[in-house]
Amino acid sequence: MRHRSSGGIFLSMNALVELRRRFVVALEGLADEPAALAEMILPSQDPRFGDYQANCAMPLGKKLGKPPREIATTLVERLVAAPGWESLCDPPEIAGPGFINLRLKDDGIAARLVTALADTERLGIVPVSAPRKYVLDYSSPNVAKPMHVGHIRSTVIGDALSRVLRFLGHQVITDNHIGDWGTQFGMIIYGYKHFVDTEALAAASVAELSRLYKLVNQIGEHQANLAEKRPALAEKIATQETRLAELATAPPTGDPKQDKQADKKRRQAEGTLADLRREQAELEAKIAAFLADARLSSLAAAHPAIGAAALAETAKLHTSDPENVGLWKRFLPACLEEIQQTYDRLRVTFDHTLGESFYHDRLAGVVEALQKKGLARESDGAQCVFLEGYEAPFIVQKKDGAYLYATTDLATIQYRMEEWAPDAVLYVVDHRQSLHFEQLFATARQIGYDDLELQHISFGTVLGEDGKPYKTRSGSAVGLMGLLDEAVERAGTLAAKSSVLETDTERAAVAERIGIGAIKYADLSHNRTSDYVFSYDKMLAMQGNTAAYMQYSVARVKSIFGRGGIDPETLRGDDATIALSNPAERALAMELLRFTEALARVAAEYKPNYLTAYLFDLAQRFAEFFEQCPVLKADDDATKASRLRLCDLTARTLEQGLALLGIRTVERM
RNA sequence: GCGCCCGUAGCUCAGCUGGAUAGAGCAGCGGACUUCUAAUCCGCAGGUCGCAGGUUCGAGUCCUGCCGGGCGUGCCA
Repeated sequence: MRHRSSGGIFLSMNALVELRRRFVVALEGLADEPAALAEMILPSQDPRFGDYQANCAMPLGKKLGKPPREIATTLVERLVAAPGWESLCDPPEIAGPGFINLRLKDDGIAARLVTALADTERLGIVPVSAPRKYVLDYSSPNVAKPMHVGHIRSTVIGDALSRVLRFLGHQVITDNHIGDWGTQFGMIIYGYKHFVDTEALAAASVAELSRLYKLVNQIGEHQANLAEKRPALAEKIATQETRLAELATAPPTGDPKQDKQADKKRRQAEGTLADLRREQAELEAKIAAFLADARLSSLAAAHPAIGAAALAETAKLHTSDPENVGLWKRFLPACLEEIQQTYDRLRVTFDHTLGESFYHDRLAGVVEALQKKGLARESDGAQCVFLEGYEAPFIVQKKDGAYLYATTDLATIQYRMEEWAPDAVLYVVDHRQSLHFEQLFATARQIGYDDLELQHISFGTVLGEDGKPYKTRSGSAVGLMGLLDEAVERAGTLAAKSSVLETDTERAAVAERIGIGAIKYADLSHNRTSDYVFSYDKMLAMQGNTAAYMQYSVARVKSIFGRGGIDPETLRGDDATIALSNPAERALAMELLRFTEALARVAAEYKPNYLTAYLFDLAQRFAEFFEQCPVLKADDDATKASRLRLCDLTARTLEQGLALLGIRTVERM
């Protein structure tokens, strides 16, 4: 698809693609795979080296046994001779060992931007020529259990990826694979049967169900602490003490290397022991706190082995016990409503919400099929798939006959293939489940899903300021709603300082967008695969790579139009021109052109932080432009109009970029 | 024990199939509001990219070993 520009010439926003296309032609006869070499055109790091640099002459010189600069010379001659080169790019310069430095013509940049200016839908960005069908599996909380920071990261990353892929022209099906069939329902059912407050249930079912879950869970945890965790910990400590004593009394061998190793082992053992003792102290404190609560301890005494009892309720649910199925059907809507509140707040939607329960009746079939294919076999009473390269088997059915999430995940792949036949399925799930997904994908390939791209889009842990997984002071998971509330509340104190916000209503609306935006942007701007430290102060800072700064940048650009009483639409006509005489104008224009490159990178690696980094760069280029180039007070009307067009494009690119991240902007702040 | 991931400025983090002089924000120092939003901007300083080898014209990036850390590792998800 092509877009029309003012001169009647068809120009895509993507100058890099155009350059690569020309390099492929120029490389004809010189290389076996011109496309791969043409991929080696990258943005230059330093403006002295032009806008882009082609690095293909060096490897090619090596392969052909010729000096790279000679190859580069040949390429440059061919490029320059090709029709239309002079309107695209300056004559390339050859530098260093054989770099080819490329500098786009200002007129060409301007023409592309004029195309973008007129395109109110897509900013001149061309949809991919070969759209793919993606299924995106993200968020996936356990209903009835409170969501935590990990779910937010999955939700926010998955949502951003789905928006970007869609914008690029792919078909995307989003599916929230919620946990709605597991142990937590057994707990709620048990809680309902023994502890329900019928009035509270009638008045606020969600709150009451949540209370029941927490209560049963708390008692169960306490009993497990006493019966299992406490003795297990004591045994571990004893083992470790013995080991440490052995290590400490072992005589030196005389070999420095061995002694060093032994010393290291001893220090590690000391560290492990200290950790275990700390854990023990925490456990004892928890047990003591529970016992200090008279009501809880009497409940625990009255309901021994509550965990097993809850599991029994779960099992009855799974075997279609009419009462429990009835309760499940009755409670599920309230649980869904609860998580929906969070999605509403985040403004995240899904095409489908097919939870574990949806696949319930397919699980037996999955195991049977695996057995028939000879992939699954019985081991220690369980049905296992043994995979090459993995010590642990992929267990698809427990010895008690129950199915696991491995089974459900296989059934889900099967269903999605039957129903949607996607090219790719992406699972946005934290990195701790990487082994599970490796095994799942390996099993799926053995079943025969060879052409399907299965990707675990893993992400790192959200840490507290102490460097440990983000928890409340008491050690429990941080409630998601509370997290959002706090961010919005803190954003509110920022908004209160504003000189341009007039009413409390407006301040509240801005605070909501800044607060929610801050949380999302923090999750998205960090490299997906790394852990990162959660900090309200950092995510709400007005300087640096934050949502608040980006939103402020948008508001600042837009204020120019407000101040000047100018409707940007009047500047977007076919006769529009953009002049790039000032270096700051040109730098901003080049950055605007690169939006499409940033999106392509996001889609290639499923990494939203490439987009946040781009938007931050763009905001920086704009700040430099804003500093150096008067807009409303430009020397002449033509310059003013040209600069207003750059402002318009900047605002729209920032807004579009943020929208693709699921972040809303404000008119002023 | 085995497997996966990580180690970049005082702190928090970027760094595009290996590219030229490794970047940003915070904190520190110094500047810029009678001038389009100063909730901002500009400048300075700050680095053995954990260590040691190797591959390469070229390594933060690839390989090997070591040091340090996180996570996972047969019936939770």
